[in-house]
Formats: sequence, C-alpha cells, structure tokens
Amino acid sequence: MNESSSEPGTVRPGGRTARVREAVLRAAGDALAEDGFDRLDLAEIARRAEVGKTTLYRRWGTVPGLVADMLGEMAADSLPRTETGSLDGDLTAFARLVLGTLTDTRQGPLFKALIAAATCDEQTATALHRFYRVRLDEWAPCVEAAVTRGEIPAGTDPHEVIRAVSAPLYYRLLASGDPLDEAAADRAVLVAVAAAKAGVFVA
Amino acid sequence: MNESSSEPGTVRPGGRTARVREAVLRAAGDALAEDGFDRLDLAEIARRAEVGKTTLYRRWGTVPGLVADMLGEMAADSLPRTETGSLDGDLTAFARLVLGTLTDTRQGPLFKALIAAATCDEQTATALHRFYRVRLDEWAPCVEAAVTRGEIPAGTDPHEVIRAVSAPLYYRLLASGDPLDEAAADRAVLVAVAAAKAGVFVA
DNA sequence: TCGTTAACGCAACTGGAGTCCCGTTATGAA
DNA sequence: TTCATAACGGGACTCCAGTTGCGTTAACGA
Repeated sequence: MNESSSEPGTVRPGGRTARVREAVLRAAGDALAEDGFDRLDLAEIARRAEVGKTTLYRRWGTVPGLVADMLGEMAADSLPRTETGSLDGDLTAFARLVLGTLTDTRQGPLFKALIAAATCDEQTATALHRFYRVRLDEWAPCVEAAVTRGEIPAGTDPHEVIRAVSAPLYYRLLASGDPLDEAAADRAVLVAVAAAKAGVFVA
Repeated sequence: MNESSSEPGTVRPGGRTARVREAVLRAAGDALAEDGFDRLDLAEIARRAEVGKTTLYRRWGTVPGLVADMLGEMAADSLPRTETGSLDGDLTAFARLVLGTLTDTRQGPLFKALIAAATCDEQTATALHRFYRVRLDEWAPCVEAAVTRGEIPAGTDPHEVIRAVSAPLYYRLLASGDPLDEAAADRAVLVAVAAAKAGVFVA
C-alpha cells in the first residue's frame, strides 16, 4: 500500500535476503502441505525457517501473498518433457507426471492448498493461472509434433489437449474424491487422444 | 467431542430450531459467496441471520462444520434432468447446467468456497464427495439410455461419462483460469461423446 | 576498507475471533 | 394447560494472530 518506497527485497536481493527468502518459501511449502491452507499462521512458518515473524509480515504481508510468491518460484523451474515419438506415449508420460504430483505425500496436499488459496485471493489466483499457463506451454509441443506426424488433424489446439488430460485428475482431487490412480490417468489420455483424433480440438 | 449428550438440534428439531438453521445456512451461503472461505467469521454470519453467535458455535462449532451441513442440504434437493432423446443433447443440457452454476454470480464463488473448505477439512470433504456422488447418480440414467439406444457401447461406465463432462469446467474454474463459456461446455460434451463412442469408458 | 541504509530480529502491544456463564424463550410431552 | 428442559441470546472474558517501534546486522556502492 506504500507506493513511495519499493518492495522489501528488491534493492538488496543478494546474500541474507536471498537465504531468508529460500528458507521461508521452503518452510511455507512444508507447512502448507502438512497443515493445509487455513490452519496456517506465519509465526509457525517463521519458526520453521528460523526467521523473525516480523520479516514475514513485512515482506509478504499475508498468507496469500506468500503463496503467490511461492507459485512464481514453482513456475520458474520447468519440468522435463519426455519425447516418446507418439502422442499417446507423450500424453501418458504427462498424465503420469501429473498423477505422481497429485498423489505425492507432500505435493498433493500442497497443490490442494495452493488451489484453495487461489480461490480466496485474486493475486494468488493470477499466480496460479500463470503457473498452469507455463505448464501448458511446456507440454504443448508434443501435441504439435503429433500434428506434424499426421496423428491428429491440423489446427488442433495443443493447450486444449493438455487441459483435457489434466482436468479429470484435478476434478478427482478437488471435487469428486474418486480414486486417483493409474487407471484414471490412462483413461484421461485415451479420452484426450480419441477426441483429438475425432477433430474435437480443431479451432 | 461430548459423547454423553446428543448434538443440539436433534431432540427438538421443530419450530425455532428449524428457523434458526434455515436462516443460518442461507446467511452462510451468502457470506461464503461474497467473502470467500477464509474471510469468513461466524460472528458475521450470526449478524446476517439475526441469531446469537453463541448458537452458531454451539451447534456447528467451526466454519468447516457449518459448510459440511450446508453441503448436506444442497445434496438433498436434487436438480431436474432433461431428456432430449440423444446422448449429445442430454450431456449438453448437463454441461450448460454446470456452466450456469459455475458462472452464476452467487453460485460460482460459493462452489469455489465449498471446494476450498473441503481441501482444509476432512468432514467437509466427505460431504462434498457425497454431494457430487448424488449429482452423478442423478445424471447417470441419460448415459444408460444412450447405451440402450445403441449410441454407445454396452458396458460404458455412466459415471465416467458424466465426470468427463464436468471435469474440464471445474478445471477451468479452479486451476487454469481459462474462460468458462458455452464453447468450453460444448467442447467438453464433444470430448466425452467422442470418447464414449470410441469405447474408452467401457469397464 | 568504510559508511550508508536496506533488511532483519526482538519484544511489547492490540484487536477481534472464539469461549464461557448465566438468564430467557419456547418446544414437545403429559 | 402445565411443566421440564432443549435451545437460544447477551455480554464479559481469554488468547493469540497480526502490528508496531526500535535497536542490530550485513549488503553493496565508493
């Protein structure tokens, strides 16, 4: 709210400031994964990170602000994409990756918490959307390659295909509570491939 | 936690108690839709419902407890299913219904808040899953009818088809932030139908 | 190396969410 | 209608998340 001075951490971003930021973001991730979004207080994070809680309130202000920063960090480190030579193989690799993330003991609850945080705060929502945008851009090329190979029709929207694979897994995680297993992941891939070949994703 | 006495509202559920419950659930819905899950305090709901806040804490205990009760109520009133005579038509009606709910000024934010609450509390999560189970059961017959008509293969899992239609819409609402419009709803239907005809949902 | 000051840490403070006590209302059974 | 008591309401109290003030540390330019 104070527009006369710059945000803390921008003028002297090196050394101690960077160490504090790293420790806090890691501690926040742990705390989010363990306790969930609502049971979180910054004092707990400060203790874990061995940092004064004043620092947290001054630099990030609120829990959503901190979460938004975390998401920016997560979007920065891209994850490797496999190239198997077929759309089915590539999408299966992607689906397994998403499945692994969402069922991971630490990352699953973390993603739940991140999404919960995004529903409560506009800034966090923007950061979350940017994160998924990056993920989609990262994996879109495997769909484009399938178009080049002639597996699926020209003009197919790559983002739509990737979304179609992700969506059922997130739906199970967040809404329906149905089991998140390899069968679900593989079925999501089959659905997306069948639809793509039928030309449903052609713009 | 007090197992020696029954829950409040179970011995004298009529008259005043019922009025209080109704007023509180409505006020809670309004507050959730307007303020979101985290900015909620029971005192605010008590003011809206013109009820003492002591009553809220005594009957529901916490915000998640109240939300879980709300979800039970929402699952109770089923929503009408249209019969158009074709799988495509029925699923489009369903997709439009979901779309309408999620983009509604009041219900959209409410659902976001409900899902956020479910990620934070096990009791709420159970209530949410039950809610979607009811929804799925309600719409499954239109898939079974399509099997009977021979539109899609025998053995198709009805729930999977309905889930396939819902998932992309919820994914947009909660995760990616992509636009929630009729194009998205219609595409979700096309995807589900194409996959169903290809036999992807056969158990 | 030195000086300026950004950024941090400690501890005292504050406001409001959640609890508790006790008197009041009105439900449901006799 | 009467009575016992389930359920509600008001208000005081507690406790801790979040704030503030001020002294300390260390980043970075000269």
